[in-house]
Amino acid sequence: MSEKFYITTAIDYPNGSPHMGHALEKIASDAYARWHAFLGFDTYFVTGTDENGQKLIESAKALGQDTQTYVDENSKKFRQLCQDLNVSNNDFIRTTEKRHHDVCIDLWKKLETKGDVYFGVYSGNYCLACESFYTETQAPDNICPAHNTELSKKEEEGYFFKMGAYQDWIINHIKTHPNFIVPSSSYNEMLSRLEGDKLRDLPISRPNEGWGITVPGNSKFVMYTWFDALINYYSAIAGTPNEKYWPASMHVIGKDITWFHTVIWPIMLHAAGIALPKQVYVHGMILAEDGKKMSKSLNNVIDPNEMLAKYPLDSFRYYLLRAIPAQSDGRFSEKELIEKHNAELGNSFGNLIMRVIKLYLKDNAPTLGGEGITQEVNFDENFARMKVHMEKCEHNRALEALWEGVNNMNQYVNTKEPWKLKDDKAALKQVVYNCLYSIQAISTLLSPFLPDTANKALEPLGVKLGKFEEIKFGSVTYELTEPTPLFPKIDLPEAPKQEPKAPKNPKAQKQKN
RNA sequence: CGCGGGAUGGAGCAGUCUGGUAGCUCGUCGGGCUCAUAACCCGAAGGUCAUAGGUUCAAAUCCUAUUCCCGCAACCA
Repeated sequence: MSEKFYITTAIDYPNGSPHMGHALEKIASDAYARWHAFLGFDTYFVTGTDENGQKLIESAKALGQDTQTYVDENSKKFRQLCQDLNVSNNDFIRTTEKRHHDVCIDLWKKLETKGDVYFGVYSGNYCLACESFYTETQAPDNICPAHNTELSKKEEEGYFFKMGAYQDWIINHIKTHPNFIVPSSSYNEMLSRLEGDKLRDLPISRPNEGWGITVPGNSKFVMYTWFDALINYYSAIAGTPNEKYWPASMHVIGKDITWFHTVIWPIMLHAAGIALPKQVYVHGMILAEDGKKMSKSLNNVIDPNEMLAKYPLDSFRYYLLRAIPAQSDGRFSEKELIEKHNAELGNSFGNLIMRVIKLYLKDNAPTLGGEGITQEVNFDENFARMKVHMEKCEHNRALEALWEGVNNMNQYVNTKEPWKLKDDKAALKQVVYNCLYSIQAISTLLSPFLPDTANKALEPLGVKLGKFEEIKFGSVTYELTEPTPLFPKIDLPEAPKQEPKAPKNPKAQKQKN
């Protein structure tokens, strides 16, 4: 019985098309899922869409669509994205599914019976034009930031979750589980917020507008979508044989929803007597190339589908995994994507395969066994370092550690100068066999990150992908075939290097300022 | 004084917790090699580590203040 590993992404709000952040989250989660499967864990991986938000009603209406149709179409786009990204999820949950509804209602009833869900009155400052409440920090002068009008007191009935009662408990839980929130910047932020402010009870219902999960026993209300959305991680497996995977080993989320996952969600589970997830990994945001947040209003959004149409999938995956820091925000640069493709994937790794195999095939038979060969290279240390980095959720560093191995091999080839060994077959075999072994080892270690590439890289060696531990140096016989470039060079787009030339009309220039 | 992150050679980043010759990738320049996707290897130039004070034998690293940038601020998913 192998150890279980249950991993989830945040479920996406299908209020539009997927953006780059969704792609990053799926790919990073996929890397962790595949990595754990690679290590021998019994792995289960779930993603999906969060479909009960009130906003979806309006968005659908704006398009003249029925809400269900609108949600169906957008949800499909996210499911498609997973396929396009070669994401290995076992399930795709939609929160409009019955299995989800049932679990939510059970959980609600349980908490209500316990007294942790109660009916009450919310009172706050309300803007009539916005039809929404503002907190004091959002509108310190009691003026609506959107309409610049004075807010009025308003009271609204609804259901609350008695979160305030669990403040000490959650602080203690976080403190006693230092790996519960990764990275440490998120950990510190949540802890300081919890210790600095009094935790208030959470409103968890909205007026029923015919969309969402109806509150049991009171059809005037639906559950506030956050309350039901979080439950997806559990509802995806609850009551099925897959429930054995609970509790989740790792929730992968973006930093904008850290509070919900590290405070609200654990308290909900704890209150309901359900085991808590072991870890929440918070990845950073993908910023536009100028360092600003990608947003429609700034018109600096890059569509992942557009990138997939232009570049090979594994180059895209590699770029997001390797060049975007795992623990903080990163900028998306198409130029850098191309550079990584050309330099690290093509020149370092792809070319290593080409130079070694072509050299040997020139005037040798394609079969090369390991008898009498001495091992001169090994990747145990790279593997060990990758493990450490992956445990710390630093997948970018894991790849860095692997690429050190790639670079060492190119160095090894230069040092050994096998092209000078034409007349010394034994010496030539010695070098080439070590190189082939390295390609097999590196490809194997790469497989959780770039599964397609790993398989393709092994083709010209005549071997199949297996477990790293199973590759015994010298035991493998390689059947070489002519390799084709794995990563054909991509030309950088015409650098629009518009040198800031001296203005033709200095006067006009001056007037601008 | 709402919370958090950031400011390091041309670009992007590591190093800061646990002070002690400032490191990596790309780019630039020089050399080597010629097996290979004009790919690979070696070497060099280039930084007053945002600013100003302080602690110390010694500060990118600790303390204080300041400036600038970014994100969040919990019924906005």
